[in-house]
Amino acid sequence: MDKAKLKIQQFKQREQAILDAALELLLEQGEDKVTVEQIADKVDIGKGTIYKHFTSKTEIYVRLLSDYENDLKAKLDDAVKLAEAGDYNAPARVYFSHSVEDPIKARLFQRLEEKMIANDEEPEKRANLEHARRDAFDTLNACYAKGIEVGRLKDVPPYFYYLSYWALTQGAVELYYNPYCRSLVSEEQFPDLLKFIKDIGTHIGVDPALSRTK
Amino acid sequence: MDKAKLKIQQFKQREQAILDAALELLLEQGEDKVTVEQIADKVDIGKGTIYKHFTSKTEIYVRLLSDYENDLKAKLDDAVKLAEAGDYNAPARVYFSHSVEDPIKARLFQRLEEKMIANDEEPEKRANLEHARRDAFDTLNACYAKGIEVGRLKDVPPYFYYLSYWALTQGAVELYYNPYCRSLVSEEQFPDLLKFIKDIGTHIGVDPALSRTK
Amino acid sequence: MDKAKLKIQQFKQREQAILDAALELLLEQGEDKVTVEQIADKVDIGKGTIYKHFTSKTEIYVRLLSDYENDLKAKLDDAVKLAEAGDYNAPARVYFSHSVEDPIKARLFQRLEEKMIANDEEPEKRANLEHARRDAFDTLNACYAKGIEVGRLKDVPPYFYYLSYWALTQGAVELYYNPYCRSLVSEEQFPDLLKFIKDIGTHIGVDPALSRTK
Amino acid sequence: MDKAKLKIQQFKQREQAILDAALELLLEQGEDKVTVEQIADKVDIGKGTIYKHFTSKTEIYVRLLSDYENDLKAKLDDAVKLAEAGDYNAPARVYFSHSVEDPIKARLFQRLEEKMIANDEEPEKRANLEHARRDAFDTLNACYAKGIEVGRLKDVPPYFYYLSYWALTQGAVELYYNPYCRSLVSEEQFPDLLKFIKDIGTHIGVDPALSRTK
DNA sequence: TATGAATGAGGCTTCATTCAT
DNA sequence: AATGAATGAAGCCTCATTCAT
Repeated sequence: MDKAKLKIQQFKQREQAILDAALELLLEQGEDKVTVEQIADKVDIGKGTIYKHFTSKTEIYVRLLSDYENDLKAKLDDAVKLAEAGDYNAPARVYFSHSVEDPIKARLFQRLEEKMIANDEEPEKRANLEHARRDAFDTLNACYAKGIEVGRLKDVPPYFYYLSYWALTQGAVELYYNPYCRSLVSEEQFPDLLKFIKDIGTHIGVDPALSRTK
Repeated sequence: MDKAKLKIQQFKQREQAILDAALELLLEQGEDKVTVEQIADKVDIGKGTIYKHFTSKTEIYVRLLSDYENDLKAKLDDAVKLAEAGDYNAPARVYFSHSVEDPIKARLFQRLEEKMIANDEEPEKRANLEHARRDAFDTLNACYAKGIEVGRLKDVPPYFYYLSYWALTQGAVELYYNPYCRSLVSEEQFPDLLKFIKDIGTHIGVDPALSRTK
Repeated sequence: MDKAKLKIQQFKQREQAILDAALELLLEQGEDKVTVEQIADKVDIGKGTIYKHFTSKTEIYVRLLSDYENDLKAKLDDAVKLAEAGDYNAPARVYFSHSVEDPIKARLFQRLEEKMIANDEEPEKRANLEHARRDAFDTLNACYAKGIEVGRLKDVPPYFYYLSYWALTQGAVELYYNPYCRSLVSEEQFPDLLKFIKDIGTHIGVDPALSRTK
Repeated sequence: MDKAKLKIQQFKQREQAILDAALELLLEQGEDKVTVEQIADKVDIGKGTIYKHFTSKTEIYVRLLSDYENDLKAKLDDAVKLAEAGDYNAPARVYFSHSVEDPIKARLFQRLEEKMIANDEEPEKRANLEHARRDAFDTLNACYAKGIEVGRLKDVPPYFYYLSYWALTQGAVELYYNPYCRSLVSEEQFPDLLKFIKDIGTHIGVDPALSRTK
């Protein structure tokens, strides 16, 4: 009985090992260069074994994305509680941090997904992603709707906020990778820059006139 | 004799045709999908001919990038003259126009260069780019430094401003191309969203307290 | 002690279950598409267990074929007794029933055997088949020889008749499975077509002139 | 100019060489065992070269089938002329001969197509086949319709004849390959058997009562 | 110089069989 | 005995680059 459980656990661990190896290689080498064989070699298993855990290379990537999104969702759920406790900006802050604190990863995932969509790979499995994201979307929407309701935010469709935020976040990530931009900012100064940008994000749409009323 | 000249000219034109075709295909299909054969077909020449002009597919891309940067450099040189003639904002304007007016191209080149760096391809040629960039940097910095000096902008390193702006712009482009985000916004509403984002950009770092003083 | 017997019985039952599952899958999906894993899943046992019963996937198929032929041989042996008791047509009837009543199975086994021959797999076991066949041959031949003798059938080698019949039957089966042919005939009309074909079979070699004399 | 023509001719010859090699290997080894590498090796070219001529292995097979069908169509067209000259059975005879004179090939193609359909490979390219076959179908239909009109044939849908014929032909082909059947007939006697079957085919549906009226 | 057929390394995936538990 | 995870050979296909004409 115990043996069976142990085996299942080992299997799951190996699955995670594959995901970890894949992610590490992707971060090291970029989205194009990673091969199934490399992943297998890194985990020190045979190529075929990969296909006991995942139906395709793409599925590995989808799974990576999924985990990333679920992670975000968990963080957002926490932030929602803070928002309910009065810190209205918490969800926005969390959302931004999620992407910006590890921009390499954020960008990697953005591109992986873009490529998957372009090639129309595994559309059903991507559906899960949409779901997790829709959740996050709803959560943020609710926050911003409330902000508008209390008159703290300008009255535009709530997702304008969310999408602007998304844009700013993506942009910050691209910034991190743009060779030119990076040549301008030293490693030590970069956090300050991000803080500056984050500040922009958290004040998106905050109507100075209205907020002063408070 | 004249025939020889004509031939040389045709050769150069063909080279440009290859570059044009490559760029067009890259913009249409993304960085990964373009093959040498496609380029040759588009120019209506043989695949082998491409290798009379360029030593490798990569070299075509390097050249594309180079031309793009040289174009910027030329524009900036012009702008510098205007600046000397009193239009201090000209360089900043030019720089933004360059990347913002055709953000899709900007995004493409960013990715191409990133890939070149990742593969450490043609490092000597990339060195040229740095120089032109440093030029632009200095000029733009001067503009924002003045804004800070007059108290219109918060006192952070001047390049924080234009990097933030760059980030927001890039982000809007990513937004435009992200199928998920696009599914949230109808075609008619998109201009409103862009206007909203543009507004954010316009107010980056503008200190409300200070600006009201004016 | 009893436990041991029970186990042995279970083992045999499982073996039969494997054979049944394999046959069912073969009939469903064709000879190429069935994998060992599918068979194991269908029986609800592990893949490895299959290899406790059979040394290879091929051996399963050999065994299937063997059982099929042994079944025929048993039926023919019964029929021979009936023939000895006066029902001279019994062997022919039985033989036709065997392949004609389940032509899909007949087709499958024909292909399996063909493949075995092509790969020269298990030649010893195939030797058994020949013997059973020769038996049937002799018996059927006798039936038709009598038909010729009485002048009801044209004077050709007797086996011409039953081979022609076999061909027509097989052909009808192929017809049923050929998507193109099926696209020409509606489901309702198909029985009429089969009747038409059956009619052809019924009159094979029947000499109109001679039969009218009767 | 001549050089160009020569090259084109060589290219076509190589294409034919690939088709020939593929067919030969298919006949030698059966539909399952042939690999692209084998074909390439036989023609003594690289694997990749195959893909300059055909987009996929399946396309080679489709092409083989196509050529086979076109060959049949040509023969049928000739036969139609004979039919118009009074030999009403010529098309049927020709159709039968086509399959039966080289039953190995006939069966190979039947199976290749069956497999292609089962796997839904290259459906567009298969469409051509349907076309050629529809032609043959129409031709035969017309013949049989005339036979019915003149009262020589029973009044059933004309394609009953065509399909019965097809069934008989297929059956004869299967006969040729059935190990059991083949063990009954010596190589020398086989042509007689085929003639016997062919005779069945040419008299399908001929109403003895009606034909005697003539 | 221009060509484009030929190449072959390299990538993804399948599946019969093995073997440690 | 039963399991099923692991294996790796083998298959198909792509495409940057070469080279003979």
